[in-house]
Amino acid sequence: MGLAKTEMFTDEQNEISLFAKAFGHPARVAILEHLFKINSCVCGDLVNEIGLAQPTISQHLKELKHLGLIKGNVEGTSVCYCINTENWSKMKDIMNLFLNQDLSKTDCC
Amino acid sequence: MGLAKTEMFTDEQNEISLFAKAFGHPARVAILEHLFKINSCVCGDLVNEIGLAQPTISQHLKELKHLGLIKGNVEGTSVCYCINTENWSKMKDIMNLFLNQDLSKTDCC
DNA sequence: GACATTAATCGTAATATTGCAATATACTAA
DNA sequence: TTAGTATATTGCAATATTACGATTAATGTC
Repeated sequence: MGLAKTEMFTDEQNEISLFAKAFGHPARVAILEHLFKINSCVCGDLVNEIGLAQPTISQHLKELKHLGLIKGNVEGTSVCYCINTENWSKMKDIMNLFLNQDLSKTDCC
Repeated sequence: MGLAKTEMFTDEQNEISLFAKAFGHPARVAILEHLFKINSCVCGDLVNEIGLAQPTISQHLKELKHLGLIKGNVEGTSVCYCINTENWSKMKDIMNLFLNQDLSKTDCC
């Protein structure tokens, strides 16, 4: 079907999967790593850096912005994108709770 | 197109996105959380626990097993699934490097 | 205003994902 | 060997994602 039945899962499970989905494409991972690396950034840089077409990069940026992981400020004809540090920290906390679950009780087989 | 151009990204970026994609569906998040919670597990439990049809659960388990995040041992007619702790730790290290990037230099706008 | 530059949006094609009914397989028990 | 139980696989329909050419919108420059 291609349609996740979100209503049968907890808010926490849905939130984790939404964040994870954002990282589920190497282009978005590359975009975020680039933003971390060079502080300030315009989309043109990313098109050169990543190698995908401009509309494709723009679409990925839109998804990341929609999730709140990045901010975009218009500066003249270009747009300055950067990490939304506050939301990134919140996301990190949520993901870490999931990733850091207690391993000592599992691994039975 | 729906086809990620993996060849233009680093191995690290592709690896992160593969792990993230595994967590990109709430059913798989729920399955993993359940496996963490109850140590040992058979698929039948999961069908009851999650609420999706048996073939759907089986398919999600197959993906998680293929990625190495869970192990499945046959025990009679049922299969005992559990977290693969060694691989989970490796995954966690990779994801943490990505999530814990330095925030102090960004947030410019 | 006319033009250049930059990024967003639209439209569409190709591929991927999700979900499940039906079926197959593997094992156990009687 | 037959019946029952548990899980995997197959096949397919519905939806989502990815990518990009063409176009549009917004701004700055002359």
